[in-house]
Amino acid sequence: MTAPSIATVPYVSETDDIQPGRRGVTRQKILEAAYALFTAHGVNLVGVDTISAHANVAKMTLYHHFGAKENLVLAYLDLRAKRWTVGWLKAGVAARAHDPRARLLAVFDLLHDWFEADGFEGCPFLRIICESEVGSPVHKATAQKLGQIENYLGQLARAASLPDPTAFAAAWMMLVEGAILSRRSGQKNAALTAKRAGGALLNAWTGKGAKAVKKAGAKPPARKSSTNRKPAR
Amino acid sequence: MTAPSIATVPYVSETDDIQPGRRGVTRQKILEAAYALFTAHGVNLVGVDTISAHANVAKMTLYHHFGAKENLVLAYLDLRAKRWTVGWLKAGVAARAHDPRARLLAVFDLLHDWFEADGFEGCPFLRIICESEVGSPVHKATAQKLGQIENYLGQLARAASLPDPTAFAAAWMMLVEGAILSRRSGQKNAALTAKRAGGALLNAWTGKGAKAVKKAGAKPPARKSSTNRKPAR
DNA sequence: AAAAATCTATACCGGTCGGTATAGGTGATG
DNA sequence: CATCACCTATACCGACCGGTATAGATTTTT
Repeated sequence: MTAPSIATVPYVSETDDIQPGRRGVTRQKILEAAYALFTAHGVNLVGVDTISAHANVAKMTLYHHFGAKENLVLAYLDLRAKRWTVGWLKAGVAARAHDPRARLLAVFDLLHDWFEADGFEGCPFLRIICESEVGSPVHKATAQKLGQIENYLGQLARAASLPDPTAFAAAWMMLVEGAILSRRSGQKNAALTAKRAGGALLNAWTGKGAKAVKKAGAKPPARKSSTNRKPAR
Repeated sequence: MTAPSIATVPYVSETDDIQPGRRGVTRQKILEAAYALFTAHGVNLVGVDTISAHANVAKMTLYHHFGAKENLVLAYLDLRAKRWTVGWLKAGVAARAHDPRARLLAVFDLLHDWFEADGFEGCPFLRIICESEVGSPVHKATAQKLGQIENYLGQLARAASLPDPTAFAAAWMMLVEGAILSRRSGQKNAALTAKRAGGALLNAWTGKGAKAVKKAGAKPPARKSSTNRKPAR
């Protein structure tokens, strides 16, 4: 069974719990338009008028259903997590490999396919994390979706019997995020580089040097006069 | 000699080439205000009126100097690279360690200090990469600044006699970017995690497994019916 | 058929955006 | 003192933003 590309994950699928009846259908039309526009252009650059127009729905109807743009964004984040994280990433990894270690590496194979898409749009989660205000509801919700992904990586690490799977998952997550950003800034083979580094990291994490590496690196020379760390705005 | 915190890198220093005379001073006042505001709140959320107000300068003066907001953003990117990449990152690494491998790891020590700042603002480069349109002048310029950082990491990797220093630098860059993003989404010890992973990666890259690892991972099962990869907007 | 829920259409609100026009004021230089 | 480069102040432009008011049309349900 072949896992679908994120671009073709069915936009109305069994993972979406649409309310029956006219109201549910209308709500879904709005959410669907928001999904496409937010994914393509980001949350901040897309206005409610644009969304209602693309949904063939009156602006008032949008506000009857969601009350405010922020709520629509939050609903979008849920939907994106259902489709991308669960319907694409998790499903794709499960379809491509069985061994836990191979599954960890398969993440980068999926990323590679994603990166090759002509209209690669970047990751909305990362985009929102960057451009939304820290502490805002949208920022918190997005951080939670990223945490969900990291938890999943932790499950894989635990299944692979890796020591300190939580820390490993955090590091793996950084490779994933870094790969997506590098791709966004032009590196089309970012996923291959990340996979190569991931393979090395995976070996090292288990290997004999695992403990010796825990506190590797240059001890920073004790800085005598600690410079002010408060950002001078 | 202690490397300064990014928060306290002098905002008017010998690295800034300010034109003498009234005109040069005014231009610098504007650029300085833009630097603080863009760094704190991002490029898109800060308007030209806000900048001219904070610079104690008429709006028309701003346009006499920069012509358009975009040019001001481009000037900001140059200044940020001078202060952050050169004045803080490179200088800080050089001050903290001499051995090339130790210098690579020292990057994460610097990041850790940065992350601990109360008003940690995130990385403007990454923010702009996420929120600016791909292919736009601002996006291109930002990608170039990130490339400058990656080149520097490549120099360190070359000095450390690492095989394939370019690929190593790309991977190291991903760890750095991922750490910054993780910090932005709440992980305050992201730099420590990244350093730990970096140490493991550094060992593995040199070690005997280096070649065996080059093509690690699960071969993706040849997908029979290649699903359409065009994102369905 | 009647009532209730839902959607449509349009016009409007205050606010912000990047950018410009204009005319007068201020500073340094000859 | 006069000139000229530079800066200031204010008002304005069209466009867009998120959100609301209102009244009528369309469905669905009873």
